[in-house]
Amino acid sequence: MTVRQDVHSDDIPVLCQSCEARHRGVCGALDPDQLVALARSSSKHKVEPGAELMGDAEAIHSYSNVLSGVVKLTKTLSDGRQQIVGLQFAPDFLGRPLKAENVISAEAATAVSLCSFPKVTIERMMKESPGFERRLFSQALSELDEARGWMVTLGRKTASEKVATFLLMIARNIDPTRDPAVNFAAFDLPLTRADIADFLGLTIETVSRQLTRLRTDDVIRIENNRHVTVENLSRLERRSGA
Amino acid sequence: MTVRQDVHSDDIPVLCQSCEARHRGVCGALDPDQLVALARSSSKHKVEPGAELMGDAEAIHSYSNVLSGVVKLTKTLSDGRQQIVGLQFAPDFLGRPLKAENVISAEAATAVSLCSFPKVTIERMMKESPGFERRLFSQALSELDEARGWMVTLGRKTASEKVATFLLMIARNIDPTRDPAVNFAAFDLPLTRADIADFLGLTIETVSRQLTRLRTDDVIRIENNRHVTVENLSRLERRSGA
DNA sequence: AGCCAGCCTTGATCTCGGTCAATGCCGTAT
DNA sequence: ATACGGCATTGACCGAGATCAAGGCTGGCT
Repeated sequence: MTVRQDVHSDDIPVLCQSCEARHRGVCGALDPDQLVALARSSSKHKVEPGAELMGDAEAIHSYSNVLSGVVKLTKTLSDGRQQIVGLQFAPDFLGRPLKAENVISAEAATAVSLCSFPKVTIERMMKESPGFERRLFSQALSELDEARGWMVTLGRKTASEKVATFLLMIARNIDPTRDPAVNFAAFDLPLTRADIADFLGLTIETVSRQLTRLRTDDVIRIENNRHVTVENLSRLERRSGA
Repeated sequence: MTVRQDVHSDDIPVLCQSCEARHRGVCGALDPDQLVALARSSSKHKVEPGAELMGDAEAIHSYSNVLSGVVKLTKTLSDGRQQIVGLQFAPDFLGRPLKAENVISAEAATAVSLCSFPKVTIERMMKESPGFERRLFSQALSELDEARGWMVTLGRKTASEKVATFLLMIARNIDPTRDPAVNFAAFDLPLTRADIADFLGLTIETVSRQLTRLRTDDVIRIENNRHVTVENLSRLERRSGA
């Protein structure tokens, strides 16, 4: 019986199966013993769209892997204006290492399943396993690159470029059949129009108008307000403002 | 003779004296032997405002500590629209670990002095000294927090809130006499109006108009286009949109 | 089926910030 | 001292996107 089988046996929680399969998963860097220890302390949850993550005192002391669904990271000004500052897709890691406080709040955008670990366990593994810390470091740097990319979109792109850029990003992250060589994408939007507006620094109405324009220009099709089909990705790219 | 004296003796380059003195410096986490090795491979430069850093093939293979001055990190769209995605103040660390390519370019905003290290040396020390990697990790996370903070400013604040927010950030980073308890600040702007515009997602003219408004409302004084005095910081904070 | 609530779309109008253009200021070189 | 070049300010006007205000789908409920 191998350790991997141990990890996935019934008497201990399953350790985020996606971790070792996909690029940004965070557990692949652990050795078998650590993997078992981490799995023993882990717990899986499902939460509904709209649920506040890391909100209660409990969650503030834990980290999670996103197993499925989309989590939005938001910041809110005192008068209620809101900005989404990041989206976490499976198998991203959720939580802010090396600091207790967090001015960012996390909320489930869709139905989300999570695998949570106690903060102390993760922090011990960071110390014990340099590869694990490296992995977290690497994810933080990717998130930094992404955040800076969105700064350009927020600061310098027009409304229609913003919406096109957003759709391309979603296609890259969600479309299950996504193949970069192929000029086609289809996916369910994980965000409402209000969320998209909060992500792009626009209003609901502007997002809606830009989507209809893309629709009437035959760049995309939308069914049931959620399901988007991009027949011609390169035309969408041309509208995203490079 | 102590190692520290070695490091600062004349026959090898001085190792970023600021590193151990100020909070975000990156060399404080090294042990004495490593400090000497790093210092031996380091080289100091002074560059003029406007100089492209990391532009040439040489610089792409090195990391630097910013010893003085301000470096702007920019991203540019294909049609020339530009966005400043970060500012590095002394003693920040400059360079993108764990990845060869960098889509961000760095430029001296003011006169800048740098202490550069070969990429390979830094990467070896990251492996050898967990505290050093932790320090870089920690800076990356701070930069991520900052970037996300600016996303809110770019996406959700008005022009006048943006300018107020910018001035407060500069005061926090530059004002040599800065004391958080005191309701006053004075500093030289490290950026031109064009740079401020590229940072805030505005035009030169709007930046200028907002600065004159702050001036006529007696929130700030400006001498010689560069030197800013904030007599009443909390009034500026009230205009920054929380 | 029919109703209701929550999103989403569409239209009319307004406004903030962008654009275009002229002028002013300051530091440097002649 | 003057002239020049680069940055900054100011004004007049315009337009992209916000705001305000109706409706329209759609999915869940009785």
